Amino acid sequence: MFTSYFIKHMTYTKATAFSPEQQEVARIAKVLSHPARIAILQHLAEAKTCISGDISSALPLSRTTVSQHLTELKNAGLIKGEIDGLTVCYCIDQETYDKARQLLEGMLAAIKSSCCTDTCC
Amino acid sequence: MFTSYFIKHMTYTKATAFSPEQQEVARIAKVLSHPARIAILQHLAEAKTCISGDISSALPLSRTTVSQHLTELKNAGLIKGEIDGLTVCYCIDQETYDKARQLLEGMLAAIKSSCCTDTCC
DNA sequence: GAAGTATGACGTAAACATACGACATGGTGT
DNA sequence: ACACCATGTCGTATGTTTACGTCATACTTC
Repeated sequence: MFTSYFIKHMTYTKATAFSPEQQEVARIAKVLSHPARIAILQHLAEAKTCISGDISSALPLSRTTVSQHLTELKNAGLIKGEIDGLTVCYCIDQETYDKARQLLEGMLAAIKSSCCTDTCC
Repeated sequence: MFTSYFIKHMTYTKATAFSPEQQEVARIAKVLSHPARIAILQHLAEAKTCISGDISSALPLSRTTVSQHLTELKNAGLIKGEIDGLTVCYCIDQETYDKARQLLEGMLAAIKSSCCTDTCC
């Protein structure tokens, strides 16, 4: 790609320079990095029945914005939605969710301060 | 605030409309939402001694950009840095880190698909 | 004090994220 | 066919993040 020679600031492109695991963890964290998406996940978990699109009525956001967040959650595989006539049933995709959770928690568990015995910090 | 009456699109402001816990979880996830910050945390965890600012040499990023990520991690309280003469010692702030980890994992554990028995999904 | 080195702060450009109104789509019911 | 309803898509305005070069600061060493 000769074009890359002319790119001055490779904004946002450096993410690909890290390990696949680091990218994957960051990707999962990004999905969880907005309170609305946390709220949606919690709402779906609490709901006893499949929830249609009136999730927006339970949130301080417009239907359009909620739909956008739902799309992101769906793209990440954390939830799945199937059309049921007039409404769409959104549910947590437990399989993908558990995998994502496992990957994230595994990374978090591996982070442990190994320095700072007494000389510094 | 009368000014709010004139704000057409309240971009990015709706985050405050969610619960403090949802905001906090999202804030933690946001810090972890970039592979560079994951890499920095892992690097600090693996390092046996306190690491100075040459973290950038271990990463595919410029020193300036790494410094920016370090600042974000520091603002979040996940790491701490103390000046030691010419260099700065960056370490994981185990106490804050553990709290953040606990909050995040607690939220993740509470998410469980409760619908979709057989009728849908 | 001057030179050298390591660091953070400032400024800037490009890409992305957020939020919403308006429109298009597609099934329901009359 | 027609109106109705719930949903997704598109366009747009605004704010935030990412990435880097350049400068200012501060400590060390000669």
